[in-house]
Amino acid sequence: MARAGLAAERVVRAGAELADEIGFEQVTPSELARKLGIKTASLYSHVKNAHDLKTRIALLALEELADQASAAIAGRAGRDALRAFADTYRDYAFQHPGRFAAARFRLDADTAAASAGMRHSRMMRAILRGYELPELQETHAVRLLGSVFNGYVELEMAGGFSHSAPSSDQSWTEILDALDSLLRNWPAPS
Amino acid sequence: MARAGLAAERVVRAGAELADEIGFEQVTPSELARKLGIKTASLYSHVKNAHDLKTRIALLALEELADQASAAIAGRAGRDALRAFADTYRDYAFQHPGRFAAARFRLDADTAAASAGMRHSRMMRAILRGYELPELQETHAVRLLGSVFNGYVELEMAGGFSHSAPSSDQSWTEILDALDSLLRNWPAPS
DNA sequence: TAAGTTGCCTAAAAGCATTAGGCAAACGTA
DNA sequence: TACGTTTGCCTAATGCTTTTAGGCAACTTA
Repeated sequence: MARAGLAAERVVRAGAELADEIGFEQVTPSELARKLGIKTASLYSHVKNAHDLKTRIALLALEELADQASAAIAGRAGRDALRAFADTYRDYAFQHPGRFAAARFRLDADTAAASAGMRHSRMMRAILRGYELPELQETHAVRLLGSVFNGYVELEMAGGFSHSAPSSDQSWTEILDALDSLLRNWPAPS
Repeated sequence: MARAGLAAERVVRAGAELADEIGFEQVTPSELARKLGIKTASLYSHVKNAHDLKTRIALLALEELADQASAAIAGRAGRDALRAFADTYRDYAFQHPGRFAAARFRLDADTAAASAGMRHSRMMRAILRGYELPELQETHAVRLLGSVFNGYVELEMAGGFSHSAPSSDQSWTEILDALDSLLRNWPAPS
């Protein structure tokens, strides 16, 4: 018997590709069915509904991103690790804009808890270990880094930095240096 | 004659309220018509289509936010101004989640150029003047601040920081202090 | 080969966005 | 005060979309 779940995964993977082609927002059952050459109703044997489809694409993207980031920081520490991790995010966003948008899809609490999202924060903590911050500050720093990475890439992809000097690449490098410097000189708690 | 545009503005304002009630994504012509007690088709005399409706709500939110931020930083400088500006963003997001989401709606280049988005970056530059960064670094810093504010509030609203210590309020304060410290000790360009 | 599963199908209900054409009331003007 | 114009709504209709239900042929496994 062709195992259940296998086909569903192929469908989700096609959904991820579609997201990169037309944008995550535009991924709908009907559009995906069109891409797969089947009737829209047939999708519903693989996926519960439109929201479920998007959730599964999000989970796929989150995992892919975690895999790449994990590979990128292996064997690195401090500034190098920070840079490698951050670049992984940014590169992934440009290579797979639809998947990256999917990774930012708002999951309900349970799904999020079971997602690769946790791997992401664990990796950030691993990087921060090289900076020897007190534990409380480390959490603040994780939150700061997450905010910057997500925020920067989102603004950049929205075209916020495109028609003005200096180049976005330059700002990115400069900002990562600044963050590295900040992490080595984190101010005492107020 | 009842001036054209007046009614359209009332419609958009109702759309903004609706966004806060049910979420910006869920604001559609049919839903808004329901709220206004008119037929869906009637909306199309005030608004070109669904995308136009969302764009107008976005512009409204952007302006509102700029007004509040401008009032908040008046008479302040340095750390105080930074804090006031940042808090305005965060408070606005919590008081008007739908409008805030609208403010992040991706506008096409022309519309964005004519929007209050420019006021936002001008205000950030005004704040940064208090830190006396070289001009190039100032642009990098503007981009960093924009990334952090947007990124942090988005993650926070997505529930990213809710079920773990320390509290999000604490991280926010700590992160703003860290940014203030960073701006006063921005590393030399690499 | 028999039984069960899978992956697709058609059919149909309900809802949405959008266009077209119409009508009554409000308005500024002569 | 009567007139033409504008406004703000309406109904009707088209062609999408999501989702549920029921069916059928092919393939898998025992």
